[in-house]
Amino acid sequence: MIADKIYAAFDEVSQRNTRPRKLIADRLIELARSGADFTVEDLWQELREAEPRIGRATVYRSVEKLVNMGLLARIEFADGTHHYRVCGGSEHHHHLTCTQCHCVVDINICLPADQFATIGNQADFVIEGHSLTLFGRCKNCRR
Amino acid sequence: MIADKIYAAFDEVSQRNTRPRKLIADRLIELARSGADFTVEDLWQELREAEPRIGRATVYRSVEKLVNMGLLARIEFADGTHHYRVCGGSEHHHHLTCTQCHCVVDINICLPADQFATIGNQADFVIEGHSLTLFGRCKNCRR
DNA sequence: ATGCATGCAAACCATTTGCATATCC
DNA sequence: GGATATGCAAATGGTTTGCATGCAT
Repeated sequence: MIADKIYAAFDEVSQRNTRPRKLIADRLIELARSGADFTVEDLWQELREAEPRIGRATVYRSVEKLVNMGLLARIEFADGTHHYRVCGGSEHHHHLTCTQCHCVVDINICLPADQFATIGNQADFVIEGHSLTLFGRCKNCRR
Repeated sequence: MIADKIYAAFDEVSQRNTRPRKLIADRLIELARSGADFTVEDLWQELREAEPRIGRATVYRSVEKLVNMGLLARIEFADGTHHYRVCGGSEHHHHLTCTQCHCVVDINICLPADQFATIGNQADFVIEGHSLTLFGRCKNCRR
């Protein structure tokens, strides 16, 4: 369950179970359910409704941790901006984004693992990860 | 020849053949030869040696145009930063970047075109482009 | 002469940082 | 009590914008 993963992630990176972190975790669980993507600013604004004293920096610090742990995906748009989305619960996948409305669709294509290995050998790199994003125009934006 | 493509690109987006653009084009041709990647700030600093009055905004405006025309590739690093590289002369390819020293290697793997088409149909998107970057550690950084 | 492109500097915006304080264990 | 996480506000860094001027056509 994604909720457990989020709680576990916070447990793993820190020693304190603070109120801001609970709020953040709970909000992310909702966002995971809806599948919505968001900016840090979005998230901060929403959290302020529950706790007006929560700091922007706190939200940034938490998002950074969760991205590093693979629970949140940073989704790059064609125009250079980006959003986040809770993706830690699902198996490996990538994203298709609309260049106009910025909506996001999960897609499950990827290169076969042995191709990554081959490239790594050729270039003498140890491959640690990759990023694949498709850009296009969604149905609505094209009508 | 890449030089012609760069000149042609400027001709296409603008009506004036100005000194700053000549300087930018010439510097990019050198960078294309060496295969070096760069930031806008790098490029600006280099251009200032030849013409101290050249403005930062001018460089940004030109880089943006050339990226849109596909002559410059924006290369994303794992840490969220990015560089540019002259890539318009070569055939379709992607990049492998070192998470430590930020060096870049051109790679020629990609998904087959029909997979993009299939995804487009499934999601009801018109696919316009894609971005694929591999992250890893190069030989030097791993020694 | 016309108006596009430039240079300059200020504005912007997302993100990061320093530090005193609150808070969790 | 002691240290970690927070909130706040200021600093940052890359990028964009407004506008008067310069320069190519």
